[in-house]
Amino acid sequence: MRAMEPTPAAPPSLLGLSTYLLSLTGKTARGRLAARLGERGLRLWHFAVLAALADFGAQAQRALSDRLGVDPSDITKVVDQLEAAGQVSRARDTADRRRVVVTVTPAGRAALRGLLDEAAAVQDELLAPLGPDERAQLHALLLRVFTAAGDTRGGED
Amino acid sequence: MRAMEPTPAAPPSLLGLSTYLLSLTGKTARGRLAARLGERGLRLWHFAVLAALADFGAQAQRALSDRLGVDPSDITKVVDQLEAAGQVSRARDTADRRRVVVTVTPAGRAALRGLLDEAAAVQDELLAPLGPDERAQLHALLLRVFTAAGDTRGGED
DNA sequence: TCCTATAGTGGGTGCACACCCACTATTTTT
DNA sequence: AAAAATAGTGGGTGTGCACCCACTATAGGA
Repeated sequence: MRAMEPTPAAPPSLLGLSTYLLSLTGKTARGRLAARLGERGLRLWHFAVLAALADFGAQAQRALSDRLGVDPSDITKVVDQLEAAGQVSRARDTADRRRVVVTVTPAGRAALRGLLDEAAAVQDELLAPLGPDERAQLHALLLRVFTAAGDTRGGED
Repeated sequence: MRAMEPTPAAPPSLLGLSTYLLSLTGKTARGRLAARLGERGLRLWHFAVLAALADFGAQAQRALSDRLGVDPSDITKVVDQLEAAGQVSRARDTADRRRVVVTVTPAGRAALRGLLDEAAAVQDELLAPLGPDERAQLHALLLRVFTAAGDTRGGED
């Protein structure tokens, strides 16, 4: 993944589209973050799962799947790897033995901290041209857009 | 591509990362745009190529490839399809017969207008929660980030 | 003229991602 | 107790994307 730079000299008509800018800067962000995570053998979903566990506490895989909007079977795989890395542990829910409760281990928390640092670094790099309050502004705007996009049905069929 | 909604309820630690928001909203933007283009049998690169031709005039594929940062062989394929759709035409450069000069046809321009409309619609939908000046603000910020990201070497090896 | 570089083309590869289905274990409903 | 729903697992699929290589035609420099 060498030259994942956005585009050398994009056509003005496209630069006028926020959609386009969003799509490309998003891709860059994702790419850089993924590259960093990759160095640790992780992917974005691992990050998301660790964060979800840290934020919301131990929970069943189904809950993770719902929360993150990922297919249950994919959650299984992600948890498999996190478990293999010693960052989470699985335990049968004694109340409902169908459920598997996933918990972050201390190692997992440490890893998460590392990942958050990486993310911050990427962010620093990516948002370099912006001052502190501009970054805050951007963040606030993105947050609103993101939140709304979550429940606004876009390309419903 | 049914449920490409961002994430039902993302973990706060991630929502605090602009990188994450950028990555996800970007993905949403890209996804919705791609869905629309898909209805017309096109992809994002077709859009980009048409726009580049409209903005910068007829040019050799190599120029397109350089400008858009796409592999020359991929440009060939995109132009193949655009040509088949009657939206661009190829012609050997008489000065340098290695070159193939690509030109937008009137049909291509019309198609591009349609695509720009689609993009605007997506944007309207996605940026619904923002007012006009907030959108402008977001656009300006993104543009700066995007421009800088273009030549800032990110994950250089 | 010979050699090297460049433009375009065709074909193919590996990866990440989103999905989907079949199956087992367990719980809930009737 | 039987039937239906749910949680997790394993395996597999299709798509889009970025990338790379080999080859031909043409151009340009020594």
